[in-house]
Amino acid sequence: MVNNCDCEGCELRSLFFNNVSATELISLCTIKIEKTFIKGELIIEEGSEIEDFIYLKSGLVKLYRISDDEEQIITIAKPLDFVSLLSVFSNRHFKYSVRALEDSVTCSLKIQYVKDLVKSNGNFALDLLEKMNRIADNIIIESLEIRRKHLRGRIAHVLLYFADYIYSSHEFDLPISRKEIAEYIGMTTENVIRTLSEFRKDKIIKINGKTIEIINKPMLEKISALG
Amino acid sequence: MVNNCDCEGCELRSLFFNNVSATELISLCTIKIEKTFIKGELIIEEGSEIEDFIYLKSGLVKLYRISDDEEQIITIAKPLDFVSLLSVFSNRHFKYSVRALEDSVTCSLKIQYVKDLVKSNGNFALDLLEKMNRIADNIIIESLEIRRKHLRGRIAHVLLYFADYIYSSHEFDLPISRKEIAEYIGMTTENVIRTLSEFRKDKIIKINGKTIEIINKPMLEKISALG
DNA sequence: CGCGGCTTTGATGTTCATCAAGTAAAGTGG
DNA sequence: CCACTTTACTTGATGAACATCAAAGCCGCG
Repeated sequence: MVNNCDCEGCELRSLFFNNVSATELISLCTIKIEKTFIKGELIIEEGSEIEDFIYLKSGLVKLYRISDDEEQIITIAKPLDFVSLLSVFSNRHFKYSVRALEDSVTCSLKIQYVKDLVKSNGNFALDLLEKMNRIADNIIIESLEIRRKHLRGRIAHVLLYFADYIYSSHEFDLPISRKEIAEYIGMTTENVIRTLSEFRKDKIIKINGKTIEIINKPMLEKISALG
Repeated sequence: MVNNCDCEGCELRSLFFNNVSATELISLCTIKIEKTFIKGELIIEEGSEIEDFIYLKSGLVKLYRISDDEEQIITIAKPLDFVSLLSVFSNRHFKYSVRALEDSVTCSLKIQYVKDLVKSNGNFALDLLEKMNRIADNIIIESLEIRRKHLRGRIAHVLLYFADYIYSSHEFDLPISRKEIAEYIGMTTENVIRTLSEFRKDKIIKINGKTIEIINKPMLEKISALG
């Protein structure tokens, strides 16, 4: 836990605390708590009490819930896809868990502090509403997109999600296992592997362990679009 | 379009405008526009510009989007499951359509008016955040629940959704067609019908056209839970 | 009353899960 | 650091779940 007061220079400031005054920022800065998590560490546990408003400063995390002893991945989030976001204002307990997929840094504020800020600073409130709206929208749309596709389309979709949205590169290291991909798209691990192998044989991607290189992106986009 | 100023007596007032002062309520009341829609009518069209903050006063609606010429139903909403809720603060255009499943009445305010209210009234802002959070949560959880179940579990889930959440009765008229159930749970119309027929043969439900009576609810709950 | 959409059932084929079995990789304790 | 254990990955074979195609009856509505 670190609390060095560098919020003014924080790259997230203009994004998250857009409408916070200099005075508010100083107060906020002395209160905020930064935590680091190594890859694989649990950041939020399903069912635990919501005490803090947590956002991701750097790294990558997965949101998931347990159901019938199986993990169901809701979304993979990078900084500014607020982590503690879904139930935070409407529930007393988290409805899902959050785990670091890469070394990550979070910044947290007491939930009451953020609520007070919402009450006292209208522009901040509106900004927060917008952001929460957008995050929820994205999760819902993603979920609908995945649902309407078949196995091959879902795999293609996930690969493009990493390439375009997370890493902005046609070559990247998968931050999750084949099993986790399966948990994300709602299919079995074996079929995820089979499909990846098919894509490799069809010269759409190159695979080297966790490293993926997209060779034929137009084809991948076609498969994703057509399901 | 009606604008009779009865907001003070409106049953939604205490739920939605909990934290709105008497003065604000009067202003709000003269501005709000009430609209009635008959069963089947389009309330919001995907892609149209978001101008109003719309909430459902009475009736029942479906949220859906078009993808590949097919409708994909996001949720079935009753009053207070705010209709114009998902993208309303974060987008310029609606990402989905809303259609009345039963005769419905909506109440709308200019979106700018609500934004101003958020800015000027902190408690209202917090209240709205909570409500939006809850709606988004519910949609996401519902979607995850449906996704993890197989055909029979999904059908059981939908029947229980209507019985418990929408109508609070073990006997009700389905507000949607078999085809729409299929669009909601992501399966084909034929298999929806087949499964309903199976449930009938197994004496779990009685079917008479659109009328459904749940006879063996524990069994239906078991099927829903186990997938 | 006849047309189009909704409903229903059956037959068939595709997609996907399950089971099995083996290899590779990664973590663990002596 | 090596033997050991566990976990992840991979491929194949089989069967179950589901989509698709087809055909016919039904219902509401102009």
